[in-house]
Amino acid sequence: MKSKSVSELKESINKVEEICKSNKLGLTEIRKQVFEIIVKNNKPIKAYEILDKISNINNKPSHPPTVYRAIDFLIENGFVHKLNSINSFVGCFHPKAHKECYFLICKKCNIYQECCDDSLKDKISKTAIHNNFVISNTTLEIEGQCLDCSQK
Amino acid sequence: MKSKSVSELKESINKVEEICKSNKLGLTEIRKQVFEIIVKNNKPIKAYEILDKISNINNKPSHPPTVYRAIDFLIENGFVHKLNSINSFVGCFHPKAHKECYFLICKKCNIYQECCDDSLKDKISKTAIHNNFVISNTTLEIEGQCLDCSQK
DNA sequence: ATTGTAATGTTATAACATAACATATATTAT
DNA sequence: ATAATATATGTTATGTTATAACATTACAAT
Repeated sequence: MKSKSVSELKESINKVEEICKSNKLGLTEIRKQVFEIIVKNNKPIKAYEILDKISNINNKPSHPPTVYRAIDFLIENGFVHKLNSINSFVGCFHPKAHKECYFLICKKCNIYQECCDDSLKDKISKTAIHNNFVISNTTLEIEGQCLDCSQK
Repeated sequence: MKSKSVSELKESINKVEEICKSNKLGLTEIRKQVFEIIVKNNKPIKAYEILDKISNINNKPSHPPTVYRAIDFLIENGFVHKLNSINSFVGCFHPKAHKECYFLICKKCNIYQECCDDSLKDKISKTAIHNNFVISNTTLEIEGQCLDCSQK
């Protein structure tokens, strides 16, 4: 994911605030902080990195459950994704199609790209239907090298 | 993955032995034991469960590195998959198309199903090409409920 | 005021994985 | 056959990721 401008960041934070307001979701200070840390990072970030940053911001040590709870809230509500293949977290910029996202993750520079592709999604759900399987969550993560890194 | 018969198990173990022989891969006792434990399990199995079983089989405590090394060998050579979404391992029954497998994982009963679908694979590689991305590894894991569980 | 509920704080530990170095075993070259 | 090399395993310790369990706070509803 290429680096985002300040205004883009504010926009995505505003969007989350709006969604929480209209859906009566408690966007507490910590949850907001965790979301901001994740989206500002531009690269997938690990839970314990978030922990360090939260501790710094608030000038007092935070603990893992605090961070994991906030992450859980953000994932449940479609604001954040977990990348299972690298145990890291990224912001979601397609909250409406949250379940249909997939990811290209560069192993070298750690940059990632979030994609949405309806026909891919269709194919996957057809597979599921064909196997009488009810999908609750799909992990589609493609690891490799981005253009820049593969040319080096 | 539905339970496999003794002869199916033997067959898949034989296949691995053949491949190792013809490719001069050292299929040591431990690696073979780990592979057998994984394929006999029918469900995704965790590293520390394998550790317990290995320790029992050999009547002496084994240690995590032993298991993880064997797993690494088996994954590298296409005999085993890691399911990143549940930190578990399964045998691969399509060693030739090892990179194109994907998985349906039932959250309730833990049964899984390994699928191969060329057109899905094509779609994914087209996405990658379109994004100038060189794939090294793809994780496609679909969590949900199998037919039996969703009817309960 | 009291109870309910949602969130957070805190301590401890569970679960997953690897680094580092020693030892053993197999392979190859001489 | 023997030394040199490479490959695999044993062992200890520790690093990393994640959650259980219970206490406390904050604030709303009765």
